[in-house]
Amino acid sequence: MGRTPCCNADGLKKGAWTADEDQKLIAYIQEHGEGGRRTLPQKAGLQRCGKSCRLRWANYLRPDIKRGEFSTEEEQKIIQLHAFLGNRWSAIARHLPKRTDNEIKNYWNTHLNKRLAEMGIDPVTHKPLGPSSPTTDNNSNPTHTSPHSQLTQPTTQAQLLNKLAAKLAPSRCLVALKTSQSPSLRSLSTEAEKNVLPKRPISSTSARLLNKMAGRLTTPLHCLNTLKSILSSSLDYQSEGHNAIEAPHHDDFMHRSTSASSLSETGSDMSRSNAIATPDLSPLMESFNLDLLKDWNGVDDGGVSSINMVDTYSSCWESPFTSFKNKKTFSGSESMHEVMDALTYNDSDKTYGSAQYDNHFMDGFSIFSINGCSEDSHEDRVFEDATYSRHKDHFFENNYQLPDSNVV
DNA sequence: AACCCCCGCAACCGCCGCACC
DNA sequence: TGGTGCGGCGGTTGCGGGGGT
Repeated sequence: MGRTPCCNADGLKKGAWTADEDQKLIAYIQEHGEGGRRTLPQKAGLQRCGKSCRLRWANYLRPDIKRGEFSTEEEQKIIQLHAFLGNRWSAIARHLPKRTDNEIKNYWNTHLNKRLAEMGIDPVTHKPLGPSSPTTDNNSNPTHTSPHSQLTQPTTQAQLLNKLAAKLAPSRCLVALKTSQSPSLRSLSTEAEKNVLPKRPISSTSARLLNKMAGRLTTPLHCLNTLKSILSSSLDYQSEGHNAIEAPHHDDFMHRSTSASSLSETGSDMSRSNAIATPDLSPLMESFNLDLLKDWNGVDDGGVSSINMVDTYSSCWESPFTSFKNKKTFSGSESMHEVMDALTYNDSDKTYGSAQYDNHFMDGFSIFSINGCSEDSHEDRVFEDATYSRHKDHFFENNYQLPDSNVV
C-alpha cells in the first residue's frame, strides 16, 4: 500500500551541508538528473533524506541560481509583487529569474520588511502607516485581531470572493450569478465594456462581475451579507425546481436579493445596507466547501485573480485617487459608473478591460494596472495584466518607484 | 580578549494537495 | 477506492559571524 518511504528517519544527517556532501549531490544530479529524489540520497551516497537533498539543490546548488545582493530593480519588483501576492514566495520567485523563493523570503524578512516600515509603510498592507494602523494599534483597529475581523481587510474580502469565484466557476451557479446581475452591475458593464471590450467573450463577464462585487464590499457585515444574498438567490431558485442552467430572470433575482439594491449604491451608502434577512446558507457553504471564517487563502485561478479583486476594491473606495485616463481626482462619493468610465481607456493597439486597480502604497504613489483581454483569453480568466506605477501625473511603466525624500 | 547581543540566512518543520499503489 | 507518500510551499528555527561593550 502506498509508496515506499522516501527515507528512514534513523541515521540521517541534519544541519549544515558539508562541501563533500554538496559535491556528491552535484555530481549525482549532473549525471542522473533531478528525478528519483526518493532514492537519490542512497544512490548519491548521502546520509540525508530526499527532502533535504531537494531543498539543498533547489535553494543553493542549482547552477542557474543568482546569489548575492539584490538589485534595485529586483527590490522594486519584490515589493510590487508582494503588494499583490502577499507572502506567496514561490509565486513571487517565478517573476524573478534565478532567485529562489527561500532567498526572496529571507530578503523580505530581513531587509525589505524593515525598510518599508522605516519609510512609514505597512509591510503587510503596503499602505502608509497611520495612527490607526493595524501594526500600531491592534485594539483600535480590528483588522489584525482575529480571522473573523480580517473581513475588514479588502485583501481578505477579495480572497474570499476569489475562492467563491473558484468554487462557482465550474458550477451551474455561476451561470445564474452571471445572468442575475443587478441593474447597477449591468450598467457598469454597459457603456464602458461595450465600447472598450467589443471582442471580449461574454463568459468573461463573470470575472469582472465578481471583481465589481469585490469593489462594493465596504464592511465585514456587508461582505457576508452580500455573499449570502447572492448565494441564497441562486439556492432559492434552484430549490424551487428550476434548472440551474436556466438562469433566473433578472427581475426575479432583484426581487429575492435584498442586497442587490445595495449593489447599486455608492460606497458611502452601502455600509447602511446591512439589514438583510439571511436564510440558512450552511448547506450551500458546505457544498462549496467555503468556510467564511477560517479559509482565508486566496486562489489563483478558477475565475478571478486576486490582483483583480483586491485592487478593484481599492480603486473604487480608496479616495482620493486620480484616474490616469482623465486626470481626474475622485473623492470617493462618485457613482461607480463614473469611476469605472474614468478608469477605462483604449490605446491604438489594444483594447483593455475595465478591471483596474490603484493601490496606494504611500502618499502620492500608487500602483495602477489594467487587465486587458487578449486572443488567449478564455472563459473566466483575465490575461495580460499590465502594471504601472504613478506619482501624481507622472506615469511609470512597469516600474514601482520607491519613495524618497524628494518625492511627494 | 572575552562576552554578549543582534542579524542574516541556510535548513528544518509542518501542512496540504495530489499522485501512486 | 482509500491509505500513504511525495513534492511543494510558507513559517520558523538556530547556527555562525560581526559588531559593540
